[in-house]
Amino acid sequence: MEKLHIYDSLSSKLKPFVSIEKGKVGMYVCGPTVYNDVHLGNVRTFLSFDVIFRYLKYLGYKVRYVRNITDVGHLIDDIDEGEDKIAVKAKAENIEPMEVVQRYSIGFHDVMRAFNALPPSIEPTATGHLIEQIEIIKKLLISGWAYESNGSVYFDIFNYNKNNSYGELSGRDINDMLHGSRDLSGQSDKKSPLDFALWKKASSGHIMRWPSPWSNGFPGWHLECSAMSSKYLGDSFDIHGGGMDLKFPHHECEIAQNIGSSGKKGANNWIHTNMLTLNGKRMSKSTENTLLPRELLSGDSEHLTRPYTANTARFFIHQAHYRSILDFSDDALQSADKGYKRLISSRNLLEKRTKNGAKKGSFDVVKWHKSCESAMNNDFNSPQLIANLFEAAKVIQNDSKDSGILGQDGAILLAEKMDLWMHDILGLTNENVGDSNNYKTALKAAMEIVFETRKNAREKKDWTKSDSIREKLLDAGITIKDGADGSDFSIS
RNA sequence: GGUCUCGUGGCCGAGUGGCUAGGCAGAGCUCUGCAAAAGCUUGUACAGCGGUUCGAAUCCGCUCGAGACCUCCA
Repeated sequence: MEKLHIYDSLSSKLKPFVSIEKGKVGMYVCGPTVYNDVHLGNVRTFLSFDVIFRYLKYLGYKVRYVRNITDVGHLIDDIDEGEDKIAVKAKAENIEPMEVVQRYSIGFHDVMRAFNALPPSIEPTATGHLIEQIEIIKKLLISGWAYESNGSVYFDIFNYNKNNSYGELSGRDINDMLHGSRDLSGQSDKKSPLDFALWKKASSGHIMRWPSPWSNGFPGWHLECSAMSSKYLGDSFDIHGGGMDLKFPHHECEIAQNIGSSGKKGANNWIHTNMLTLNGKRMSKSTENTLLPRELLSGDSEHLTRPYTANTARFFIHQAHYRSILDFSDDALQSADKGYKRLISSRNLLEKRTKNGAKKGSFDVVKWHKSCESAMNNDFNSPQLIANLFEAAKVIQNDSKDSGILGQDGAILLAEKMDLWMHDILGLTNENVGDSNNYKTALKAAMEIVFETRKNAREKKDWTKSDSIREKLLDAGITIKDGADGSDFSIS
């Protein structure tokens, strides 16, 4: 595709992307509720948006990427007596709710850093935007979209539904929902079970509470995103994203709040990322069917036979499209790991091609690069991009025997473009040769000396010596590969 | 029960009304002191049954199966 197209889950259509303000993109993504460790399913979503963020920047957009942290208001369930997730954790561990928030916010950031995700432009918290949330409630009350009941404020779905369609994002009919919902008569302040809380009056034992015109209480979960997205991106912005599971009710409620307070729906494009499953079932904190990033990195899990790097996991995740369900398994990780390593070693082979042989080659790097762009323009199709990278790997491998394919110019350009796609867009780092450049250079120099010694031994047919060097290095995690044009190494 | 999505070769996973996805694994060959790596070649695929069409894995219908949401979750 020539131009970027994005699948909009509100209209269920692939739409050409046109930003509201030329050259700028406003993107809001629902972040984590920091009451627990993030698991790999959460990570998948944020990595999907990380690639989207990176690609939009690559296209030249100035992107304002807002990803919130939910630190209040997310209740265990939707009945009136539901408790705040963070408060429950605080009570269980006998600490302040804000200690819970602090601990898991730091944990979340550590994980994001480990997976090489770029930080968002703004990372606002719900508790930091109570005034904005209260202002929205005031507006909704004045215009009649909300009502107060015993110190709590609820959004009036029936009133809203007269001129709007609550449920259009998730494809639901209000009557069906009513039919299937629990009967709350007599035990709720709500007029209808479909109504959702904008402000909740705190019960006597509730720790997290703030003053408001209606009661000492706390905001409803859905409100923060409306408040923060409109504050930082305006009433209409380009992209709103989140996991599929947030479609209903969270994003549905957000749309209702947005229309109620500003007349606008919020985002022009809704992007929903699909679930990461484990054993065919969705990863979920509540059912404990999860795999934590630290378990992946240490290999300490019943689901794994060995540890995997963050890079391998990233590669695995981006090998599937963000809108597809992806099933996590040790086998799948293992094959991703092998493929990824092969890609890296092919890329590293290019260094040799940039200095020797013909100047020009027959392979059209520019055309190849266009096809990578085309893949990403088609709703951020990272699996197709990766397939392209493997095409390039094949070309590089062939070229090491026939230097007329790439040529020096082609090799230099291809190296640049491969780095662009692998590092800048997919966020993969070249862990194979160490993290710092100093380390990389030093190791390479040391290996040259080892190769020299070994070459001498091999020329004298001293196989005992050359093999023992190779075996000892293998024990240390360094694999030697002897080729026609010299030796090379990789780190496992 | 309601709403929706999906069902691709041994496994993972793109795509699409007629043109090789790709990765991993398997087989054969080449290279090679051995090894590793790499290259080349190679295979049974689009759940089943009908329909639309010159042509469908791709569109429509039905059946079977799986999953998600409908209560908190990215």
